[in-house]
Amino acid sequence: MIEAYDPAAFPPLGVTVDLVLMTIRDSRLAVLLQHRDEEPYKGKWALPGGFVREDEGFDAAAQRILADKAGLPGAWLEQLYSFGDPGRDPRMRIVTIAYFALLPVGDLAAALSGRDDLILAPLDALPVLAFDHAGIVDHAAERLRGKLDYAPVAFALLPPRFTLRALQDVHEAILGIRLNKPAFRRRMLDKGWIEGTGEKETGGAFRPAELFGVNPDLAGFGTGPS
Amino acid sequence: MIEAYDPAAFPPLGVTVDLVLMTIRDSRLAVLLQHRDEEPYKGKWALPGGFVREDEGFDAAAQRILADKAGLPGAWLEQLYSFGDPGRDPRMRIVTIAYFALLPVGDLAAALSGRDDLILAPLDALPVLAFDHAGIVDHAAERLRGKLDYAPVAFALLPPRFTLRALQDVHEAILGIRLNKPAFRRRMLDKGWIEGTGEKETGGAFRPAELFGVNPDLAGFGTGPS
DNA sequence: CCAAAAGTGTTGGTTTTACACCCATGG
DNA sequence: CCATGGGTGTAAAACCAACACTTTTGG
Repeated sequence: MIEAYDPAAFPPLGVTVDLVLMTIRDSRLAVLLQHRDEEPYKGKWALPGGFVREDEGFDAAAQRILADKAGLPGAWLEQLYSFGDPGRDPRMRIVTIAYFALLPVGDLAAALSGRDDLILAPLDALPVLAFDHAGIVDHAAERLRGKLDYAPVAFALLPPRFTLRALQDVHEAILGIRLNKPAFRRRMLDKGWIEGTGEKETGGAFRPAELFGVNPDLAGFGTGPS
Repeated sequence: MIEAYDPAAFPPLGVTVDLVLMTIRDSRLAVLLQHRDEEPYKGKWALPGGFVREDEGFDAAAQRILADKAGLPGAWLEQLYSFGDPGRDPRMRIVTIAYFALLPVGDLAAALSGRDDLILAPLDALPVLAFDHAGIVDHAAERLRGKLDYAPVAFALLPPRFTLRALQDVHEAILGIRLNKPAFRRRMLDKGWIEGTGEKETGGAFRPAELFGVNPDLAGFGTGPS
């Protein structure tokens, strides 16, 4: 039931967007963390985030924060979950809308160079995180695993052209298990998400693999789901 | 980036929880709606909801609002999505954390009798809804469909003992398609979610069906996921 | 003993998995 | 021409859907 609306009646309360920006580095899932220079949790690592501006929607805020840290190429970005327990920030009540972002590790390199307050930490060896951010990261990893085989999320972690081997590496890193090569190959091709460009990988030893790209008429890719 | 925390710097802003309480009546998905007696959207129908209290988490707020409308037996309750576009409420900025609840229609009957501000509207024949609530309902229906075959959500729409035919009716209502009886039966039994009690349906004509119940060691059932 | 719905066995087709093999390239 | 990883054919296995049949009850 919507009650009376007396602005003075509302206790001070902040709304932020926190970003779980994940990528794959060295075949392991990793998340972008930012060093905290102030209390509380000074010296700890936290998810990058920021307050939602007065005339800004959540999606726009998430995009702005993402653009702050990395350029914004074809990043996957989607709302994850909202956290608002009264004690989660010791100073005042802060509600955070967590977003979930995926980027190829190459696109993050530029952003990370020259910023020593940002690190990329593997999910299986996270430092102690500020606030309830460890739980938020768990949530994001779970969501990523769950969506992997019914939504085209893996491509957001790869450059525009990739080999099937690279795609399989991404899946294996996310799921934490080894997959069968021929079965994986056929499953991917049957989904219709990717198509072969005629081009071949270069520079490697041995037989060069074909480069694939995302099917251009894949609805919604590049901006997230729905 | 977490900035300075000056309470005065925060524009007035409300956080509410809105409930998409769904059930199945006459083999159709239906949602609980509440009549608005005040502007804005006076006379329209809206999702039941309310402000999150100062020292209350979102889950607790959702449970409280649910208890307000119906008793709270083994209802499924889970956070759905958050909406906070600047213009969604004409008076001031309201952020709403939408929750998704499931209840057997029988448990709703008591709550609905004697309250003429509450109705149960079929999803395929919704009235005009206040605010952005139509979009929230769509979101919830989509989520329900998506979870149906990998999470034990259907049981939250049935009484503790039910026949396989009733369970199939629930699935057919949610998916909007007819299902094959033997295949459905075996899929359900193989999942291990349900187990036969020795009891039989009573009162019906013809051969009585066996009554099934949810497997007691199904983690998390009754309070939602994870 | 008939009608109607519950419940089960069997079959046929599709999909998935695993293994084996061939192909292409650098050294 | 050998080592290595890319790519494909095939056969076994698992899965799923549909039909037909049997079972159980009320009238």
